[in-house]
Amino acid sequence: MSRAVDTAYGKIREGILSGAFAPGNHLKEAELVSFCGVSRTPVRSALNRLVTDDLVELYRNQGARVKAWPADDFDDLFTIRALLEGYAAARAAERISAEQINRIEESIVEMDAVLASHKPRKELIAEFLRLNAVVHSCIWQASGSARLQSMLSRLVEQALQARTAAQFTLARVAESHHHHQELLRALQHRDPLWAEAIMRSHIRAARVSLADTV
Amino acid sequence: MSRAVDTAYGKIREGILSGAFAPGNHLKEAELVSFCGVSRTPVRSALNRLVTDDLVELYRNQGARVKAWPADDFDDLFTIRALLEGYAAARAAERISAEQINRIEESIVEMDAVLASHKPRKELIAEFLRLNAVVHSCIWQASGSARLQSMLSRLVEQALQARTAAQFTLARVAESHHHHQELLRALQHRDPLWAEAIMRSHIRAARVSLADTV
DNA sequence: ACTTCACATATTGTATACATTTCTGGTCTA
DNA sequence: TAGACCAGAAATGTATACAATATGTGAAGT
Repeated sequence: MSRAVDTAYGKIREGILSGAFAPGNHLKEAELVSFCGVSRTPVRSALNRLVTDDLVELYRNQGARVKAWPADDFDDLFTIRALLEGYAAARAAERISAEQINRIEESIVEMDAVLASHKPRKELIAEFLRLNAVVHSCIWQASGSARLQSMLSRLVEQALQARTAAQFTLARVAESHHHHQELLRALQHRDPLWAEAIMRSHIRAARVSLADTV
Repeated sequence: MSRAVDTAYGKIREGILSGAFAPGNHLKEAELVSFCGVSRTPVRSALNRLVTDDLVELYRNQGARVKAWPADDFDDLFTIRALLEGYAAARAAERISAEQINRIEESIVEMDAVLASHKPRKELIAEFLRLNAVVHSCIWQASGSARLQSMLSRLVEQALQARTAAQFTLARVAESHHHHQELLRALQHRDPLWAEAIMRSHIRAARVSLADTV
């Protein structure tokens, strides 16, 4: 797409993920036009892209609404993520390159530094989550499956919408860090079953800790 | 959406699945306008919907192309389908209603009739595939997960694009029929593990028989 | 002969006007 | 008072004109 669509897409997406546009909200095109500063055409195009991301739903002649998943869907989301991320990790174990392993290793070292630092809790967690995203997308890439990559990035985005990440505790971060370290060892040993198992644990653990905060 | 978009979407989709628009083909908006008989606006909207279906890819300022998955992606597609359909079957085993079981049972009885009939091979297979789709979508529904339903219907559509179904052999159909019967028993016994296992076999078997015809 | 630049053409992106559908509220009737 | 019904308003769907971008062709220069 092009510039106007991108700004519209970015702004609306940001609004949804930040919670400014709550699930179920009616997204009126006229309002979005003034909100984004572009005309209706790119706004509509952006809405279509958000439908692809499963962040928005369209109703015939009734415009767009922020998608509101049912409550019990949260469980489902993480089960599917565990299945697919596990499979991605297994594939990655069989295909990952030395450079990709290095990138993960470096991210983990950076995480060590972040955790050892005495930054404010919120900032520390934000840094950690950024590095977490790097590690995961590295594994998706190493899996060599464009389909997995696109499916997983959609799922993760939906998880972000469901529960803003601010709920993380420090204990949860430490657990997650250990998972990453073990995952790295599994990848270094090119062990698909190990990689898959630890990745599944990683995702399931995330589900529980997020569900606790509901 | 509305009428114009629907006709555009339907015609273009049909063209892709039938092979008239081959993977990699550049879909020019002007051509699609005359092809569909509507203006550019609904055509563009339809293209966006086809992106959601993963049947089309958009390139910045260069329009749309029919999505061409890499060759080794075929395997990946069926592995993901096996994971997700297996999970759907397991969920279904825990939730399926008596009416839904009846619907599947009836479809299987219909399949019996179709297979026992002496219709021409092509027609027979087409009938069987229609009933096959009914059974599967019944299980998706019984899984009670809107997310699984939408993900799986996308994946199935991609499989249809990859290999037109005409390649099925009668032996393959018989095998598939046995899978359905066993699946029904697993569901009747509310056995999630059994349902998941037989469903995975069902999908993997489909992969092999389709891959053979390449 | 090959590269490079510039211009013409083709194609997509954006804005806007018009058409159609849906929603709102007010009135009338039972 | 409850319900149906009918404007008027508001929102979305569609068509089209204009702008921005990419592509292809050919001439000039090395």
